[in-house]
Amino acid sequence: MTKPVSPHLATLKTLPFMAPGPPADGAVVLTERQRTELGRIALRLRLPARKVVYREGAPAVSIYAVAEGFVKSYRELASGRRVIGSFLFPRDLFGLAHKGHYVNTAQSISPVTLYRFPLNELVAMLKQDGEMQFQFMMKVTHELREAQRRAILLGRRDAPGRLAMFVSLMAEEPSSYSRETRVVSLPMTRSDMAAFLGLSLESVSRAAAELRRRGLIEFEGRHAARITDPIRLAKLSAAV
Amino acid sequence: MTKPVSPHLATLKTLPFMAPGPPADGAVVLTERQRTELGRIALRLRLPARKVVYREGAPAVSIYAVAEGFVKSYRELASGRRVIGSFLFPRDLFGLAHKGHYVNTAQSISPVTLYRFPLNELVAMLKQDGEMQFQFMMKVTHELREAQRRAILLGRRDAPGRLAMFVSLMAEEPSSYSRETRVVSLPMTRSDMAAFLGLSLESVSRAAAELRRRGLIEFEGRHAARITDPIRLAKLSAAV
DNA sequence: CGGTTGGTTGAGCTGTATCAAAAGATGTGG
DNA sequence: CCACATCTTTTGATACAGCTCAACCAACCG
Repeated sequence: MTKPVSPHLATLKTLPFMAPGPPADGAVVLTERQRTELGRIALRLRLPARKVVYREGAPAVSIYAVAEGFVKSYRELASGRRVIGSFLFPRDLFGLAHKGHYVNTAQSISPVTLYRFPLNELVAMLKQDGEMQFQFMMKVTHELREAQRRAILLGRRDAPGRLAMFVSLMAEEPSSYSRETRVVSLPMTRSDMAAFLGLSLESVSRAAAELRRRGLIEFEGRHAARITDPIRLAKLSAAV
Repeated sequence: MTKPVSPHLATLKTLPFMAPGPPADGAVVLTERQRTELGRIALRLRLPARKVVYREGAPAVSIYAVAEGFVKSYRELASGRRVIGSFLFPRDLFGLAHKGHYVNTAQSISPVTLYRFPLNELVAMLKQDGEMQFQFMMKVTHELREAQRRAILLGRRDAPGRLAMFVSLMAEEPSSYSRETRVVSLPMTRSDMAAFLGLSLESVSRAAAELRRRGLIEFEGRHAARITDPIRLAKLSAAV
């Protein structure tokens, strides 16, 4: 290393670390050796729901990967408003930092199992293994595309449309969607959805009622929704 | 290379390629040798204003860097609405792709000078030079942070506040802001601003009038604004 | 079971989109 | 260099969607 490590590493998506499954869209493909290498510096940890993993502004010394469960990454604004930047699912990486400090606060939504990587060791490893680093780079660009999609979502003005896009987004998460039953699990609260969608809690609630009334989705409890009309839901999602 | 190149490279910010200036926030630091290497595969090209560099969906074979001028990166939605993902300034990189196709359309706002890098050669180079790739990674994470800020901007409900944030954002671009005169150059049209801010063209116009009325900024022609009250502008920008 | 957290529903208000028209800038060719 | 045609921007009037405030309901947890 020629200069001090700049800890800028990103929230990354869908890294099948420790889980060599079918390579999903933009999935990382690591060799056995690389997996082993990563395993050497990783620490496994379990957390109950609602635990803060790290807080915005804290010194960024680790990158995390979700093994099981769900995490949210958010920022508190001066006004007290919360903005959720992303929801993290199994195989996602998180720990975006700037100038050595975490940019967001990360908190578990459900009980979670995480892997923790010391930032400096991970960076050193990536610099030496260009192929592996490239896989990580793919993940960051994936994140970037996701962020752009979110911007498009936020450009919509109608609450039902935003919610429809959100449900469609969640349905893309393999760990949250069953193609057979068409049930999407929505582990976060309505309030979290509002903070992600840039809507008020009430608007989310009303939008949900509206989608149900139109026959697009049917809620099954608070944390699951069955897509009753996939075609029209997709149409509404795409009708930006 | 062990497998076919996945052309996922990203729109990157503030890479001082071919322009070794004072390293700005998150700026890339390349050695002389790395600069030379990059120069070997780069092609310089000049374009007049309003020229499409590449179109959404076209095969992604190149990454571009802005040397001079301004570029916008946008998507056309089914409804005909345009969403501008980002404005590109000198030293920015662009060319985000997915599965071998560009995600956005890139178009020059002014006459521009660009550098074009063949994607496969660049990727090969990055994989061999872990340090250089890491610098690129920093850029992607920078982009990601920018995207998150934009999401916060879009979360705001008031048009004047959004515009204030936008002007502040533009004022962070060294190539668009003069600290002495406090003049921000806004090379894009009002319509472009609207497409970036998720507002209607008319709302942008009204918001601009409102900021002028409040004494925060004074417009000098269509493509420049003087910040008359930096403190209050910053306060409004931050008052999310 | 009581308390806490999370969610739904209703009434009124504010602000932005939309439609419409006019005014201002820009560029072209005579 | 001017006159015209086009594009961009501003300004105005109206409608509607989502925010806010407020009350009520449901679920979950010790």
